[in-house]
Amino acid sequence: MKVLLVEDDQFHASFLQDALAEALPDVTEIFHAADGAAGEEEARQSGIEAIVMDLQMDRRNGIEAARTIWAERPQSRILFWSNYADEAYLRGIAAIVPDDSAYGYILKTASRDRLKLALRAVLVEGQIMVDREIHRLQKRGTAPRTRLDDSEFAVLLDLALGLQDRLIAERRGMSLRTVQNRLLSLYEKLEVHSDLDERLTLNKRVRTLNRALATRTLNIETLDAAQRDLEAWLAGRM
Amino acid sequence: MKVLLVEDDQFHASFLQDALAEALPDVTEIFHAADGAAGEEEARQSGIEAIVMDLQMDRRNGIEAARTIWAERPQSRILFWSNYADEAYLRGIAAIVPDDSAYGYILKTASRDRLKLALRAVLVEGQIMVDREIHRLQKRGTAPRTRLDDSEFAVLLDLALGLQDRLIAERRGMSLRTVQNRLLSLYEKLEVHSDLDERLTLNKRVRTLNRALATRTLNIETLDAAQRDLEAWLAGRM
DNA sequence: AAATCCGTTGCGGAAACTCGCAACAGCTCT
DNA sequence: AGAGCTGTTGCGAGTTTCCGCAACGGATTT
Repeated sequence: MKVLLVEDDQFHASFLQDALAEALPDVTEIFHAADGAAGEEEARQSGIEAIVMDLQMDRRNGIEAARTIWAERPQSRILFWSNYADEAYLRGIAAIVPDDSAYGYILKTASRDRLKLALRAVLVEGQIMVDREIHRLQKRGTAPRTRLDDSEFAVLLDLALGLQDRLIAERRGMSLRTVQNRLLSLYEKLEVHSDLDERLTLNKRVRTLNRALATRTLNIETLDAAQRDLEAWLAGRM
Repeated sequence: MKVLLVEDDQFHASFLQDALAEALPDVTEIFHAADGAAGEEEARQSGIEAIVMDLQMDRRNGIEAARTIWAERPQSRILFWSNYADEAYLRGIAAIVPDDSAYGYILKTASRDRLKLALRAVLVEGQIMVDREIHRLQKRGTAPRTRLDDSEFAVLLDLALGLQDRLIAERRGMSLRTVQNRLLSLYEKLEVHSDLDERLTLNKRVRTLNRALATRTLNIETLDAAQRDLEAWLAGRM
């Protein structure tokens, strides 16, 4: 069995390599890549189907790499291994995981035993395994009141990029007023006016981005990726 | 000699401990804290004057911890050890370092040898040592055209928190129009209109925050800290 | 001392944003 | 079928933001 590790932090990579050798004795070869682009290349080259993937990497992040890997070989098993329990990552993964492929999401703060368990479950057994810590995010207190639906999230991304209402409407195929309604519910759900002093009037748009970052609904890599999507859309528009 | 390590990532901490023992044989005791608050406490308790400090930590980040430590014992020697070369961190450190105390800033991607060198230089010799990689930031291409001055940076922080022009003016003691002038130069320096399609009209405020994050002029921890400052100011205002 | 430069400030208009009100369409429940 | 709910859309008013124009004051140069 061949396994690919995609991880840019040297310490984490060697720890991982260690745990992997310990947990999966039948691993014959361990490949290593230090960023998403190299990871894609390696997976393609060596025909690898079991991958441990860091999410936060410079040149190309784990989600983008996973997307192309899954596009080429949907049966690949990928265990995501990340520092943060960011909702942004979860949404990104949920959007790209093929129907019947195995994947997992585990935090770097998890114990060595938990990591080894996840390695076996996902890479060998082909199960789906999500760290409880992370799963908690998905339904924030069962209250759908604060949970963003997909169209709200899409508008949030566009807002975060700095698009104006009119352009968001065009891009997402909504009317101007509908976009504004989405914004209103974003303001509500992200508690844009109530989190600081009640009497303060803020710039709601900026505050929304600020709150989305603070609550880990968005993170900088997501913004980066969203910007690339936007550029592609812009290129196709004219 | 006693040294305190403040570092929340277990792998990094043990690597650091290793390198430290190797580089500084006359270290008698190594203390360890997993976040800024614990670090402050430990430094106070044990009367420590040589510290290696991670910047990005959950409960209380390295800069805040360093501020209180330096406030209590200005001669403390602190080597900051961070994943990222973010301008935000540099500004934070520059703002709090006492006149004649030793400090350093080195990246986690630096080689073991470089780390050991920095440990000796800062903690033992009391030198000031900044990773070249980081120093490059400080004067982005010698062109002060893109460099933000302090008052621009202050306005950027307020903008990022979502404050309106009027309130920024009040907080920073400027007229409304002056605040707007600062904003204009921020838009200019962060290339708010030219980085995407030239013809696109964007929401400049949001785009400014987006660009500041993308260029690592700001990061999420900085926003967090700025928010706490703001709350303190608000409390004192009424 | 005069000329020049640069940052600050006020004024005013165009554009964008927030949001209440109301009409409307599709749906679910009885 | 009718009542009620929910999401979409248009209109319009009040704010906020962006920014050109111009006046002013202090500092520097000639």
